[in-house]
Amino acid sequence: MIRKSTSKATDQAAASRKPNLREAILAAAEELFSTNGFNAVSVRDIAQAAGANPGSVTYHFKTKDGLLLEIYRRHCGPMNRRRSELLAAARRVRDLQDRLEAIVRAFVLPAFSSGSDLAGGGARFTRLRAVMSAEGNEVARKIIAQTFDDTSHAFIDAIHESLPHVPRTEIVWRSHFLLGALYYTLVTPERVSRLSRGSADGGDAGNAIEQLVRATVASFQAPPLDQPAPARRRSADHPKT
Amino acid sequence: MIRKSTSKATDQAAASRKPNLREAILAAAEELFSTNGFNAVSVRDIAQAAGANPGSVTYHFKTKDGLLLEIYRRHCGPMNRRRSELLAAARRVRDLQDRLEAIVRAFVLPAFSSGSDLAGGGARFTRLRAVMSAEGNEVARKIIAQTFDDTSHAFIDAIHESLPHVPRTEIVWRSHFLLGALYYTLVTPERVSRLSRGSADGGDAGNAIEQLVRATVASFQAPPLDQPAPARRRSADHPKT
DNA sequence: TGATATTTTGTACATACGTACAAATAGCAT
DNA sequence: ATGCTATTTGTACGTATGTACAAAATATCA
Repeated sequence: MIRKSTSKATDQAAASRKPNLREAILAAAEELFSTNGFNAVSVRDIAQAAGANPGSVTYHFKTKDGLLLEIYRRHCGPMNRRRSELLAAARRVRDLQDRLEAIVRAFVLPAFSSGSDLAGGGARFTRLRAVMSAEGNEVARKIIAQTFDDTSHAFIDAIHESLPHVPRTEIVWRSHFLLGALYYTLVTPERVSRLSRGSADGGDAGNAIEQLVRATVASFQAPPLDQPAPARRRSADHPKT
Repeated sequence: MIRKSTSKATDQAAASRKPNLREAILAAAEELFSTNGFNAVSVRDIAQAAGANPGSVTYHFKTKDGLLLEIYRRHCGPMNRRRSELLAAARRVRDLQDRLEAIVRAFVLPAFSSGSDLAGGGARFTRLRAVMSAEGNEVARKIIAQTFDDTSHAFIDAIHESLPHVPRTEIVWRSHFLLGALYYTLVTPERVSRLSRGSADGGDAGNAIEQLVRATVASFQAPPLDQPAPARRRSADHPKT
């Protein structure tokens, strides 16, 4: 059950009455799942928000899990494609520092807006992934593992190339932190205010991206923990305070 | 409903049969909420994991929300206290670079293990906060707002003092990213493997902390976006591809 | 001890859930 | 129009949910 505004749902439903119910259901589910989590949203909630009958959801997607799966199917392809394009372009940047920044941007940008794709749902879909990740959703975990792993490796490789002195392990850690920061930024609504619909970088999403890129590039450039001194010196550095 | 292992729940229940049911319920709820989200876990799940009767949950905490509230009440105090102590110590570090690192460590450490407090639940509680934040849980949002805001401001002030040339806004952004990275690290179980019970920094939690501190310190030290103009050359960089 | 308060159990109720399915409707070729 | 398929509706079923509440068990203390 959802406690939010009762009026918005009907408005939204009225806005796009019946041109394509299937799409409306997908959009509504995406929005509701990404702001409330999977289990907090009922099939009836989704149907109502889409101006549809609960039965329609079963008809189009068979089960609630099937609906979630279809949302992922819809977005993963385009987003990965966009990322690959941007990454390829970034790889061609000569200056190593500039290249690193371009790579990070190539990773971050599609997460905020997947370009020309589905109703500016880039940020919404990323928010969804963040929530599903936090909830440990199995359906999401599986599809992400088999869809994003290749792309992730490509990014890590590219970053590693532009930072050869940093061990791969640490690059993995820092990419992990980047993803966490990205997720949290999109999940916390009062910070990146709305970014609403339309694929544009409207709102202060642009600023959020720049802040994230700047901070992340610096974090990648941090000296590695295990100093690659002559032999592998492994001193226990700082006192634990 | 939860699909996980059926055996573990009963084992755990048998382990601490009846010495303090109330505590057992709290611990079970913490564990289940933090790995599955709030709505995915039923009162019956919690009761079973704690070896208790569903009615006991109602008796001790009145409602499911009440149970969540009590979990927060239990942890917020000690964790904030620990953070304040570590922050105070960090502020006394002379060297600005070292001080920044100490401050970041003071923020991160209690999130992984709140010292001598409740059954090493530091990481577990942080994971819980991460999940509740992702799910937009209202109960959690309220109590966090009125409990953590002061501490957060103190940290931002301290960081600002050791980085006077970085505008406060950017420090806020970067703290935000830190929190996101921290949350995501604790939410993703295959990375920081288990850290299980016991307040010790066992497992590779220690490594995770060091990685996070190193990356975060560097991100704080990144040049701000709005250049105050001194040395740093900042051309209007790359084409947007 | 027995009385009294606290805790735990067992059960029951109303509601909300996911999904199935037959009936009704709309879309569209012929 | 007619027939046929795809979609949408309405409804119903079994189950799981949060919580209430009386009864039983246990602890506390004169």
